[in-house]
Amino acid sequence: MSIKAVKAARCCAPLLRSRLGRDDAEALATAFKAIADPGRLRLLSYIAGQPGAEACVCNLVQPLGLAQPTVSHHLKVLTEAGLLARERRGTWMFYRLVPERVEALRQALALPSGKPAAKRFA
Amino acid sequence: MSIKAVKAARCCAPLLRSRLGRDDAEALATAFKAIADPGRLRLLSYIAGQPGAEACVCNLVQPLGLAQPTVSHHLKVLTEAGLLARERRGTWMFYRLVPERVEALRQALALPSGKPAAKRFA
DNA sequence: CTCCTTCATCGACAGATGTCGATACCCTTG
DNA sequence: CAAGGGTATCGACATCTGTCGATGAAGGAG
Repeated sequence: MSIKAVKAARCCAPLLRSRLGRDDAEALATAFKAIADPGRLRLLSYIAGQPGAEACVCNLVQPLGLAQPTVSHHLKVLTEAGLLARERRGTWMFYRLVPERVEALRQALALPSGKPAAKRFA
Repeated sequence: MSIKAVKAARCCAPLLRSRLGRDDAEALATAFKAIADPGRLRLLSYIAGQPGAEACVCNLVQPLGLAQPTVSHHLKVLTEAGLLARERRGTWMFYRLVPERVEALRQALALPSGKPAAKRFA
């Protein structure tokens, strides 16, 4: 018994600091699922490497080597995860990296002590 | 055409620094898939919170609220991903967090500039 | 050796996920 | 309005994944 149902809202509870509740775990898992795909990782990587950390869909389909609907699907998943932001620019659709979100996910993996080596004396 | 087939070996190529190749993306995705599950996140969280960052399986099944075979399965996935290390101790099996691996995954999400706001002058 | 406890593996199943062709939507251009 | 290019949605499919009951393997107690 424990009142762990304190809602977390955002995705990024401190994974390794406090015991993760069911809801927090669910939210965090959803966020990590978004980046747990080769195609989506390459999309993020490619977009991050562009000037302004943004790219047009038309410039993403070919390098990825996936069909256009598939790329569109992955972009949607990343956008819904808050990792990308959409913006229409005339005929084209641009996707921009949301660094804050990436950073938030990164922070979720921060270790308790901050040091790579676990201290053990207990 | 591009000679991107430079093998990456470990899991953690710099996602957001250079354009991710197919193999690197595959490896990174596999690593993130390992933590992209609520049950496994809670396992990591719980183990990290124990003294010495280790725990016996017998102490993990009940808090997780999953069947023992399911917990065993998740522990296997995490171990194969290098995030946990097994050690038999008499009758019991202990799983210990591997902080270096967690840190490596964390680093893969490091932003190019290090600052949350993407700098753009390219 | 036999029984019991602890954990891993196996087999099966439902549900989620990645993929793509076909098609619909939106915007610009003429 | 009509035509065309760029992108999202839909429908279908094969595959992967999480889950659990049943069973097997490993070790300690008697």
